Amino acid sequence: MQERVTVIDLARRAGVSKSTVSLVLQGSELVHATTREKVQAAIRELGYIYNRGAANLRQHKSKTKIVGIVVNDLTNGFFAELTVGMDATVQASGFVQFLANSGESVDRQREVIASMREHGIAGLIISPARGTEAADLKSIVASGIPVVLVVRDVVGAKVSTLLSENYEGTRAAVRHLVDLGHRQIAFLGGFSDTHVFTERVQGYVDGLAEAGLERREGFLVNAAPSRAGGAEAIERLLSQRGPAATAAVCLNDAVAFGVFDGLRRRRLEPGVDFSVVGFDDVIEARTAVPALTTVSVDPQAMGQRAAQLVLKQVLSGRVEAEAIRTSVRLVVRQSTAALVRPDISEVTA
Amino acid sequence: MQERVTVIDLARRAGVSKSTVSLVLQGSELVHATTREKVQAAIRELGYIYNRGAANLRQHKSKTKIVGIVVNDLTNGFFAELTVGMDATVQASGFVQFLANSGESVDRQREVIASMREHGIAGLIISPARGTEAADLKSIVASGIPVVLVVRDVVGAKVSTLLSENYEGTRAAVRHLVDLGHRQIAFLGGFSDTHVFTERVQGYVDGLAEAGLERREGFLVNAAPSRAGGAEAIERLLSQRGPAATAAVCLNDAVAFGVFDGLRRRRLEPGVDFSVVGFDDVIEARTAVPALTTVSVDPQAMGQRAAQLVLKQVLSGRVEAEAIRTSVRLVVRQSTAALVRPDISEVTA
DNA sequence: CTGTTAGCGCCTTCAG
DNA sequence: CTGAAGGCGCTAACAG
Repeated sequence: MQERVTVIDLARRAGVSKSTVSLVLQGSELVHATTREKVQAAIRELGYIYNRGAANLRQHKSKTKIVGIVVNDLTNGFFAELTVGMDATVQASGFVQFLANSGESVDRQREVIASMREHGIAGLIISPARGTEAADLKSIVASGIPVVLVVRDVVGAKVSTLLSENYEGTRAAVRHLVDLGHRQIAFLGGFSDTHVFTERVQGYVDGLAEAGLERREGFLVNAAPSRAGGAEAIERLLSQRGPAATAAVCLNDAVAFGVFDGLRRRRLEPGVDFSVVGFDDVIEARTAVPALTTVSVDPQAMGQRAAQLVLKQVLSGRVEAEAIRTSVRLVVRQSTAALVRPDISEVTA
Repeated sequence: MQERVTVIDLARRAGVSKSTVSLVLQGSELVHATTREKVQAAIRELGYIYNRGAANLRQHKSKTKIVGIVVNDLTNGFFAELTVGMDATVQASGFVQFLANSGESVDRQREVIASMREHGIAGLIISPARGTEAADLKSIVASGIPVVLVVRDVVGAKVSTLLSENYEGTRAAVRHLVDLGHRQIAFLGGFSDTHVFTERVQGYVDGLAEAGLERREGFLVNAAPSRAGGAEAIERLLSQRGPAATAAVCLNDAVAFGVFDGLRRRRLEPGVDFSVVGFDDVIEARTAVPALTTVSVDPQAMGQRAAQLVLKQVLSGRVEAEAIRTSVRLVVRQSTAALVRPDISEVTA
């Protein structure tokens, strides 16, 4: 347990003054090379560790080199990858990160943010827990600390946001299904009260139009954006009279899983008898469901972009007062469902 | 962008002195309830944020409430879970954590540790990158900061270590194979120069003895603890004369994957024709290999224990000078291979 | 180019 | 129970 080595020890050892040492520490060119070398030797010999806390206290524009990262569920592979992407960028910029897992608890989230602020963060990236409100972010935003929201939005929060490209994603999904030979494509799940729903449905509508397909009213089925909602939606869809749908784009993967449940109840094999594409929001156990084609983002890339976004604001000292919608590249992860049975309409009779 | 509010602002607002405010901040009972309430009102009204950096600078026994966590590969689900376990414990103790992903790079690892020390960590938990040496940890250990090694050991490092229970694990593996009906069980991979190997082989030997099985010399095959080594080992094993092995315990999962490669080359179906149990060290793509039974630890539980270990040392101010071997509970994750063909010996002819 | 002086925001005596 | 003074390790101005 050695005593703390300070600039004074360094100064004494090198035979110079504190300020000279300080200049060396900051890599100033104002110090003679010989002197600098002496100081650096002292640093090595004494095992000196720079104390950023103290430095920071003194510096007038005291921006720390710490960013806070709060993630809603780190056990989820998606968010783990997201974190890795952030980590790489943060590290490369000479910053370190506080990381906390909120586990979908807004209480824990509030606590960790408070704690991080006490420790002094220069910026915050947060993938908010379900139920997070703009009010939860108000204080930190008011303090002038740049905040970036990833993956999930918080309505009314005046901060930068990094979300997936909803419109393009659904369009790509529709195109994918059309390429597989589908002509009767439904859109399942969600209600028109959310921004996400609106964007995705618009992509669906335009995707159909581009493929020269007619849009059928009954093919847009509103339902809760949950597994239960998905089961309900597919049930309603397949009970309709008229031409039967052979494929569906789901609002998200939770809905898609529900659709699978419903299909199986009807003795249909998902991915074979009926193609499903889900937006990758909930991102649970994807790998366990190979029949589900998902519209997803590259989590590491997304993490990197999020980190770049905060760091840019931190370094420039300008926080973006207005909300920014930054889109990310979408990738269709799987393409099963190439085996759709042409006679599927019989089954739905 | 509001100005920083300090204890002085608080004092002015509440009409008391700085020191009174300070006492309130520390939850001291020496302050009259009325006064305390006034101060707390000021805190709320002014949006005061406690500055731990400053507090820490002043406090003589300046232990921060920050622990550093360095993980070798966060994209690996195992380590993500491990991190979550640490996070939970760290958070619950009112600490925050710096997290860094070394990505198996000792250089990055060194950099992030240095960075964390500058920022002031009270303790460090590290799952070291491959190639980490005791020398890499020497400086931080000398400084009196508690260091805990998880998952992987670093030879010669005089720090607390949290590794899996090698002996018990192999014994359990052998028992598992015996329960499946195997009588000819081999041990593949590794050389007797490592502690891990010795422990695991001992478990194998004792496991056989407990089952009343004879130990055959040829069934202990030394080979590099790698995928290539595994392939080589199974090749050598199956080329032997005498009773053929029907199952094997592998030094680790890398070896097990190599064994799979070798089996497939011989047109054997792993998990059906030949049972394999691997120790879960490398932990790559486990989920993609359902035929592999692994001896694994519960990553979250391990993370929690690791965090408890550092925190105990941090809070007590006593770093454990001697290396501690703390074992963890082992779980057999899968039990495939119940279908071992009785006629497997023919195949090896 | 180097040394001196004065704090950053907070906590600790030590008197009142 | 409260106020005044000093200093943690560092950097910002100044002088030299």
